[in-house]
Amino acid sequence: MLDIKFIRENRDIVEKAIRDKKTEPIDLDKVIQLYEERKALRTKLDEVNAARNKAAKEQNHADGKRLKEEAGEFEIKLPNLEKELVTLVSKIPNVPSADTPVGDESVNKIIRTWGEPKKFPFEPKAHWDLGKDLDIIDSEKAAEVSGARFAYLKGDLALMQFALIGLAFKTLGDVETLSSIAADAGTSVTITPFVPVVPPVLMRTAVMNRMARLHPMDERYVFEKDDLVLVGSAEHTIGPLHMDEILEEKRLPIRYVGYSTAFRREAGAAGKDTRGILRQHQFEKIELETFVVPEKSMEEQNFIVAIQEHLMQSLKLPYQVVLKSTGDQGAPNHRGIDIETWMPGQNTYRETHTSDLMTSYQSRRLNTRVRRTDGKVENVHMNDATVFAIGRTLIAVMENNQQKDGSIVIPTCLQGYMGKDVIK
RNA sequence: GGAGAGGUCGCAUAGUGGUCUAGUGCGGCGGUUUGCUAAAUCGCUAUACGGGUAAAACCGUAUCGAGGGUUCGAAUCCCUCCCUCUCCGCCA
Repeated sequence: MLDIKFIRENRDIVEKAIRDKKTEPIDLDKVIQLYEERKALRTKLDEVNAARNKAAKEQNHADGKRLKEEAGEFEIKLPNLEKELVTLVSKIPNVPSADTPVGDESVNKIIRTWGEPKKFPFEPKAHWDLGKDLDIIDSEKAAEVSGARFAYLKGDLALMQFALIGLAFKTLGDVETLSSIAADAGTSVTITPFVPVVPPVLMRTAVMNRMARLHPMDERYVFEKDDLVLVGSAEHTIGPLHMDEILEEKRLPIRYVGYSTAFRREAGAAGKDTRGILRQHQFEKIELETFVVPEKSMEEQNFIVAIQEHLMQSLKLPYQVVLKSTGDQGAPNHRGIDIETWMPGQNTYRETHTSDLMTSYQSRRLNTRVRRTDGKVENVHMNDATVFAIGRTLIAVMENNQQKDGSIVIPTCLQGYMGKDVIK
């Protein structure tokens, strides 16, 4: 959530953010009014408590008893007020960066493209046909066993999943590679290897809420009996890895690369992408999450996008980098960048990566802070991004590398992991 | 799932109703001493909100896992929940 003081001092900016992001309208007067009420109540309670502490010290039973009752009233009102305020403020989206285009998806800005959509001397097939013909994707049996939007990955496609995981973890753990990526991208970030993480996929509902990722609830698989939610991304459990902590500045940047299954109900996507494995209830994803000082966070995001591009270039997949518009980026975003990869079977670019700069929007409620070298304490900035959405990357490899006979050439950088160079 | 022991300042630990303004050690920061390092020694050492200030200092309140209760007064007593550890059971 945003800082309430920031909201008070920058009403017009916040109002514009709400408008531009087209989120639920919020009555900012009410927010400020609640804030003032809380402040006044708090001040009164402090005064009563001061008197009460004095009475206790003097063992003045009569005054103590009276003041205790007085304090009791405030102690009921205050938490309610606090709760109401946080609920309201949590609905206010992050403020978009200056370079974020204002509008819906249609004004998303293509920053650059890499590679050329390949011309095939034959009609390229969609991955669902390739997958079925090669017996490496089985959606039919999955539908019987689990339902729509599930699939079995089999044989060499299952192997390729682990090859992608291997490539990602190797690259993000290699300081030399990271240094050259950062230098090529013109960033001067401090290079540290990403710490590999296999996070939990079930988490407490309350923590998901603090990550600003619980809503819309319809998108989440919820286990009410246990008060747990299934993650929709490794981000959800890696992001809170430092909640309620104050990190020393010299520990930053902290960088993680995590692998997990992601679960999504796809409640609002009925009828969309129903064929193949583009949009599944369950998919594997490698995600990265970094914690940096505020003034470095945008450069960090540029570094992250450079890493994403490096990996896609290793796979020789044509892609475009897109700066997401206010309407297309999520509420917690300050700046959102997507990579869309060319999918010949669908004759279009499809989203395979996203990179979200959250500034302090998540860290404020997670209570993840940094103690600067001068002793000041402030919320860290967080970046979160896809390394590989494995299903979608597999689609891109399958469709881009297909040959006339229906076989698929394995990208050079994955051959070592798979022990072969073609799927047939 | 059963039985037991616990959760205190960055870490370790003391603290069984007012003397806790939470002690001590380690770590960290600063000073003195010092050719350098080490050692010694002195001081400081959290967060939030409010007041105060040019900025500090400083003052008030809250925080001893979380929330409630008893009491004039709770780290300490009671209740609920969460978590950790040990043993048993079950289990990949």
